[in-house]
Amino acid sequence: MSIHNTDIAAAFDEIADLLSIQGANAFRIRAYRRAAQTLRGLPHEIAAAADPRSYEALPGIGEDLAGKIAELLSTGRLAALQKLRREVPPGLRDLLGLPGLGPVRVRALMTELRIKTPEDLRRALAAGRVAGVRGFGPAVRARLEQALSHAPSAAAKRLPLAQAAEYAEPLRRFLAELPGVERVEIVGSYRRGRDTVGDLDVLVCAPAGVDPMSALRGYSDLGALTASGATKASGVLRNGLQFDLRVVGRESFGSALQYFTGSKEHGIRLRQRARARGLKLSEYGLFRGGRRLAGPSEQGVYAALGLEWIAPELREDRGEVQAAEHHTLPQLLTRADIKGDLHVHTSATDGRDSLEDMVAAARAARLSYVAITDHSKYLGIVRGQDAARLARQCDAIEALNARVRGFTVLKGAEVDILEDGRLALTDAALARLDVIVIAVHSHFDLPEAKQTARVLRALERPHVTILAHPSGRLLGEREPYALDFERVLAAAHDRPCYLEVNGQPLRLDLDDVHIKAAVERGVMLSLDSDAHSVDQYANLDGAVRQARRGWAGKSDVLNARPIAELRKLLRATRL
DNA sequence: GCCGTTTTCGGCCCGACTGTTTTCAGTCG
Repeated sequence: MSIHNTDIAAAFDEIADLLSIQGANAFRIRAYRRAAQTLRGLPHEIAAAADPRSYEALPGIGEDLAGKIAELLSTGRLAALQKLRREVPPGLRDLLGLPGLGPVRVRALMTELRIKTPEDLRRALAAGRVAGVRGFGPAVRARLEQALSHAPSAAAKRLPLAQAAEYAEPLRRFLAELPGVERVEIVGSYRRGRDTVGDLDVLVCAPAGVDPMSALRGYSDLGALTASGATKASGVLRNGLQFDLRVVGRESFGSALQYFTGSKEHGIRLRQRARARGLKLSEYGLFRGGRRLAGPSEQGVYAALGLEWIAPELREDRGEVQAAEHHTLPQLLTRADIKGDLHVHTSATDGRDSLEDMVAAARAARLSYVAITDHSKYLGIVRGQDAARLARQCDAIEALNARVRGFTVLKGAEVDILEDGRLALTDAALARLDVIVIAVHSHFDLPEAKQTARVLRALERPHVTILAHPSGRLLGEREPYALDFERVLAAAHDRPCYLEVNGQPLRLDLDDVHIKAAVERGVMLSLDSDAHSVDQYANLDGAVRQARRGWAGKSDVLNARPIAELRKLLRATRL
């Protein structure tokens, strides 16, 4: 059982929570959180690093935390965490998650009422015992009673970006049409293009005197306003999605855009930078004393700090600030760079639309080639094709290709990787194809060693182009399967073959961190829609967004090549 | 606990809103 970066990060976050309940020094607590953040963003598994001394080179990790990482990796446990767990009752950490409860109030509940779990708190509230505790006025108690009476988590769940967009865009339009409002941007993780969104952050540019807050009360999709001041409001939409809204003037719009786009860690990095130069950066602008040096435009803020403008997708404190300083930011991929799509289904298997319609739609999506990759026949896959049907589809594609001009249809298949690593079609059946996409669609719960061996074995087959949706995750529904990604990366690099960035809204697989690892390793990507109908080429937008978050440029992407170059690269994948 | 073109010690990002206070602490983002 290997220990991943996310496991170490979770341990550090737990230490931070427990320390905060104990009332430890706030900066010490922050150090643990910052280290956890660093670990989550690392493009490689720290367990694979040869020398534990190298941990200290990571931002926010010094001698002590490097030692704790080494301890966790070598022994599987952390003495400091185990000690804290003995000292702090386990339910208190759950209390921290309740609205209005931070470490101070949680501690007050414990010392004054011996409350150790959410259930203790619910009973104490019902019995009226909480009223006497300092910091628990009627409003705080009401919020807690409300939170404890509801089934937990349903509203707190992060929403896939595409779903969030269905609520964000109408809200944006509503606000933009209000009289006096000059600009509206959805910021936060939405603007950074994260795969999921926890809440909507909305920034409104309006001159003083314009009051979007009162108009907001009339928004048809509004559930409730939970806070509303002169420049800031918080609330929840009817579907349970939380939002925060801020109003600023034109002179501050750029700095506010920067500030509320985040990430939090990126923002802290910039404000530290400002401070080191004797400046102060806030949502209102960049100031030297009382004088505003920047604020109206986001570019201006970055420039005044000696930085190139940083694309929102990169703002995760994963080295982008340093790169912006040294002019080494990547030239990020754009949708216009994508020349074709190498993973597309038709009504021959589980797609909705015909071969002809899918090809026409690909042209309409300004692509110049598409690979038809219907499923292989295998347990659980709807109407998968056997070798004979695949051969007939190849004939149809060749006939179609002879008719179309300025566009290429490639012959392909999405072939199942069986439990033992064999493929669901024979090498002979695959030999005629241009593009062979292989994928895991079953036995997701194999132990890591077996799952890794299975994928590696499949990658040894002579005809393999792309490993599709390599982690197997489905956002909010299925966790990634256990896989030693470092070894898969190495195999893909040596073979070579391509790793997919699948653009389906619930897949977005690979994720940003693994994309960055692939890019740094020199493993190329294939950005695919996995379209099952003519309208799903739009999935490519999501794949591009995700690839940008992984620092990918045009040269890192197989299907950013024109058809002639593509064919050359495809041939090089055959063993 | 981390870190250094202010520093190996003494700092550590910044501001809004709320509720409970009587001038501000706690929470949140």
